[in-house]
Amino acid sequence: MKSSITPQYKARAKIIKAMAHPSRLFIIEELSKKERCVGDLTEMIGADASTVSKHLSVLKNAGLLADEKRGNSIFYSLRVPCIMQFIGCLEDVLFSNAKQHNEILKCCKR
Amino acid sequence: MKSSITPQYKARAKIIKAMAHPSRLFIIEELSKKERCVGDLTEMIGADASTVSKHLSVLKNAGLLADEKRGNSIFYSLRVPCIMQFIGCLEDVLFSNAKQHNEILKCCKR
DNA sequence: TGGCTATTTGGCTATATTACCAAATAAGAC
DNA sequence: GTCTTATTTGGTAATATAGCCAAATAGCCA
Repeated sequence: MKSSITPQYKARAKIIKAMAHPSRLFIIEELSKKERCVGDLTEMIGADASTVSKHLSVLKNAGLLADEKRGNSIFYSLRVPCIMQFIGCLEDVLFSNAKQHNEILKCCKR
Repeated sequence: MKSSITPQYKARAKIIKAMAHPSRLFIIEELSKKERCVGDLTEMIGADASTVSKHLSVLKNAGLLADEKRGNSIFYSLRVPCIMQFIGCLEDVLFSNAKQHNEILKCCKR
């Protein structure tokens, strides 16, 4: 790849990589509904708080989340709502994959 | 995370993970313009052909690409055009990150 | 101040990913 | 058939990621 255009793709990949984990996708979806503090998410996810904290920092580092300290807690929120449209596209992919898989199965069962 | 809902997030993460690499993003974008064979992409990317082949198989495995053998070559194409909308959203994120960064800089220079 | 609660950081191990090379495979061309 | 081209597979080393525990930090509350 021409090195002159690499940085752009690296920057995009960094954001996508930040999303590329089941727990982080869960967090994104949850935060698209309403803001949450680390404790909330930790309980929902059921992992160690330090693990969830690290997931949050990955997302924040990619520019996807905003955080705000209030009282004793830090509330995270989704900074980029357009991300959620993409989840819809993922579901299309999954559906289309399943359909294709079915067709193959049908064909093999003949 | 409730184990009952985990599979859905894992399935989504698999697709996103497949996209989460600079060369693979480049491939996706290139294939959104027109189908290409491995050799074309290898030349454009400038990596070993085996490396590019593996990238293609990751994307294909996730259900993002279709392939068709014609003559001596295998032509890959993008199976899921809605992916490209997402790239636009990524650019929004990057822009918004840059803006935020500028604001911080401005604030620090005061 | 001292004790809580919420969150982050550091250390560590296990696992996954990347990219290269060399070798295998597949299918045309002759 | 043999040669050639296109692509994939296997092996390997370097690097990155994930998750837990223990410890550090930050700020509220008596």
